[in-house]
Amino acid sequence: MQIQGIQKILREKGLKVTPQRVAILGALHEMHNHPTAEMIIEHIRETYPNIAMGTVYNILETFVRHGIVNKVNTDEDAMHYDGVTSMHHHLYSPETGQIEDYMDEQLNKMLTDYFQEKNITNFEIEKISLQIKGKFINN
Amino acid sequence: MQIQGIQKILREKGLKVTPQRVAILGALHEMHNHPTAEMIIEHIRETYPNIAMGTVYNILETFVRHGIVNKVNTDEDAMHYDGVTSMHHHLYSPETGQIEDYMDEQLNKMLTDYFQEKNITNFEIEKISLQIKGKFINN
DNA sequence: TCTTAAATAAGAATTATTACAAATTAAAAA
DNA sequence: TTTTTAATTTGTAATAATTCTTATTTAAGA
Repeated sequence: MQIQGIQKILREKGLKVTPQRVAILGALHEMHNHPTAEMIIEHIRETYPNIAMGTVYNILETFVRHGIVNKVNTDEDAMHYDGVTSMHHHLYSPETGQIEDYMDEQLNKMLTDYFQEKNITNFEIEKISLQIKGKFINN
Repeated sequence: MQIQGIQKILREKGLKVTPQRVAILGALHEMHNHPTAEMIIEHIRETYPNIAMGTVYNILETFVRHGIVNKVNTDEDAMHYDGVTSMHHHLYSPETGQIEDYMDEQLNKMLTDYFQEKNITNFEIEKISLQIKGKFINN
């Protein structure tokens, strides 16, 4: 995505367009490896050397609040982040920490349909996602 | 579960039966609220006042490694733990932090069947679980 | 009962994240 | 374009969660 696209997303959410925000959202759209705050800092330091730690955490939290970034929680202590907000799932290896997107429209439909019929009392569903734990083979 | 049941689980895994381990696994089987290490300590302090922090973390990690306890990861920083290891899912409210078990045999079958057919290349599935995010109503 | 490898205690150290106050800046208004 | 102002960022300190380390204790087999 070009920088204009990033800026558009921020404006649509009523967020001020700052270089730090553009850099972080850009990084998340480039990276695709569900990075932690640390990994994002490392990535954007190349083009933006002086960004403050706290700013990264702060901006990520803002993005999550506005629904343009999702948290990806794993068995590790550090939080991972995801720039893809459309419905999808994750393959996750606790041994290596590797996380891969698992996109599957057929599965999405199956789950959405299932929960449309099934009525869970006392709970309003906002988002469902599958964590598929196991081992990556051949890498 | 009685204490003998707890001891049996530990022995079957080749783990030494210590009072600390019995207390922690017992607590997890009693609590059903997916407690953090802190919450477990608080709970067992009543009957076991002098347990060390580090011991709790250490024991929980051992239990997870032996598959008798699972980690439940949320958007929060502190890890949650679950004494129920059979296939089930979680309703989770990021706003309040509340986590409830969602048991559904029909869903389990649907998912298991689906992934039995569907062959994900390069990945060997060990466990699948759904995180259902949203809001608890009326409480 | 004795022995020993394994487990626990206590507290220090580390890591991830948040909080705070001062300085800066994006964007609206003039 | 300049000014204004509220929002944002910085830098650093503080906190929270977890891990590490070493000495001590203990469960369980011989």
